[in-house]
Amino acid sequence: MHYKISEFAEVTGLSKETLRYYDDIGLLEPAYVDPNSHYRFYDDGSYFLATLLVKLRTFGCTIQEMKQIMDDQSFENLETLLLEKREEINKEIKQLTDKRDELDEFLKDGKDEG
Amino acid sequence: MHYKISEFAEVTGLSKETLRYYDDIGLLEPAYVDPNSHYRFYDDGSYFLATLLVKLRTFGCTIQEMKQIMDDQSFENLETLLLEKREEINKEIKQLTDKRDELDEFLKDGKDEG
DNA sequence: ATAAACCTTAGAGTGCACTATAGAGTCAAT
DNA sequence: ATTGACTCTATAGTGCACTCTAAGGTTTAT
Repeated sequence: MHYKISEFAEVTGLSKETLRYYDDIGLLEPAYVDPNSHYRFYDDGSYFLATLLVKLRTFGCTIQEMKQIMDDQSFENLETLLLEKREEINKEIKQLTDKRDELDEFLKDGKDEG
Repeated sequence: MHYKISEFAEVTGLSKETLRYYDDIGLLEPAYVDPNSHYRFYDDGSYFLATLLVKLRTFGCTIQEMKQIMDDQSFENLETLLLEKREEINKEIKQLTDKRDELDEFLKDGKDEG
């Protein structure tokens, strides 16, 4: 299957603008670019990579991190990066629970005074 | 006690630039502004408000929300807003734990295949 | 052949909350 | 009076990841 940009945007959930942007920065290049029209065409390999990117994005990976993953085609660093992301998520959860505790403390103090 | 901007920045932990910015947007105005030099001066009332803003900021309040708090001098909406923020924090925690679960799922699938 | 619906590029704009810069005025101490 | 350390304003820049716009070229259906 090969897709024009709008079709590919629809199936991947990435916007056309994002797809052009990902091409510009070398994160996800189309499978084929027509040399005359410069139209971008995507295929099933692109689809696999795009869905991976969508996943990584939800896991909180930055563009730079995703580039590192994509630049090594063996995906050797993928698990390492994901374990790091897992740690980051744990830290964020701890920060939020701490913040909630502090907020509760603040609310309690307000009640004591009022 | 009345403070010039640098002194006030030091005691509150807000930068001078942030204090000017908060003045510009009407979030925290100095207690007094010299009409000739336009120097800003802050006092103990400013200090109380500034420390409140610092707290609210750590709780994830936006500038707009802080403005709403500051615009009603009775602080009637403070508790309501903080309870809303508490709910937001809870939602964020849930989103993060969900994300972590999804990440674990993804890691497990990778292991199954590899 | 023509019109609608697509696609292209370069560059500017978005949101948030600042942060930095330049050029100029002011204050405190000597 | 001069120096140095402060302050002021207006405006531009930051970071991140897009998102939008304008002006134009291409493809598809009729």
